[in-house]
Amino acid sequence: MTTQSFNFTKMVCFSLYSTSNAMIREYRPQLDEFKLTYPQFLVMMSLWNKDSVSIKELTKKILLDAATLTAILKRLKNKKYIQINLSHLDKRAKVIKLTKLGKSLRDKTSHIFEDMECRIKLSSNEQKQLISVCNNILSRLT
Amino acid sequence: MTTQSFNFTKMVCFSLYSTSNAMIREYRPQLDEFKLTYPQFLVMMSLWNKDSVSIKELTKKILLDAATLTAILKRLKNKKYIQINLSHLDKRAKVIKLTKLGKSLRDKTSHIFEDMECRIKLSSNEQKQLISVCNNILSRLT
DNA sequence: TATGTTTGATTTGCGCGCAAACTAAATATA
DNA sequence: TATATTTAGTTTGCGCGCAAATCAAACATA
Repeated sequence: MTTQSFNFTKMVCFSLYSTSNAMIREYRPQLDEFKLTYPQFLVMMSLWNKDSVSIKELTKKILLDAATLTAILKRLKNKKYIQINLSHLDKRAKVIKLTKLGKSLRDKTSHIFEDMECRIKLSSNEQKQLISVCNNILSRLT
Repeated sequence: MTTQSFNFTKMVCFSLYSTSNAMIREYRPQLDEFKLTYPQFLVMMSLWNKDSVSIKELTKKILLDAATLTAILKRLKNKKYIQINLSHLDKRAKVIKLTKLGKSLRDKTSHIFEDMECRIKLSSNEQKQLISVCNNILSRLT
């Protein structure tokens, strides 16, 4: 019985973990200019797509839990990028709405996304493969 | 000029981020039994591979910075899984060493890794693709 | 209509990740 | 040998991620 050794470079989870960390690290300086973190940027992108949504809706899109989002949204509100109002239809729910300032960030930050895709230099085939395998994993874990 | 919409399911970084989060979430209940978190588990695996290493060496293997590792190592020490000693050759450096208890976890946790690979049900081709693309990204960001 | 259950969101507590500033030891240079 | 620079690691501070406990509104059921 041989003592098997752990090869980090061949582990799916470690690959995902370290690559995700590295990409978010890479985004940081660019997002700093707009006082955004990567998770905050995800929320903003989601709202640029569809405004006036509940926290519940956001959890489904960004795949983070409500506790995490509550905190992120509070910071976006402090920066005047969003408003957080009570829903009239369901008084338990909140309605998250972009401010004018929040909307204005859309165009200003649009280059960041392209810069990053450019910097990691993936072929369109590699992109598709990676995203497809990730979606396979996600679908089996939820 | 059309207002382009953001498709989260087609973004490399978001795929990596949410899939990594999901996998670490999935590991949690199994690792809880051994009072380990995923990053702590990575440190243990690294030490099972090669014991008595410096923090600097660990940062290179696990791709986390020294500040993060300092904190993780302190917790592993509190659990009596490792010892942290001063290096004799270089008094700035520390030597991280497994305890008997730490070594004993290796066999006890060996099923966790296989369980997970099994649960995400990737073909060996998918695994290779994902790891290869991740390595491509990592090599371009460092 | 009263009671029990579910649901949307918040709070608390803990463990990361990492930038920035710092300390002390080692190394390089004058 | 004195001084400057680099290097290994720590501390501080902030923003996640998430489990667990909590709260109030909504819904279901008797």
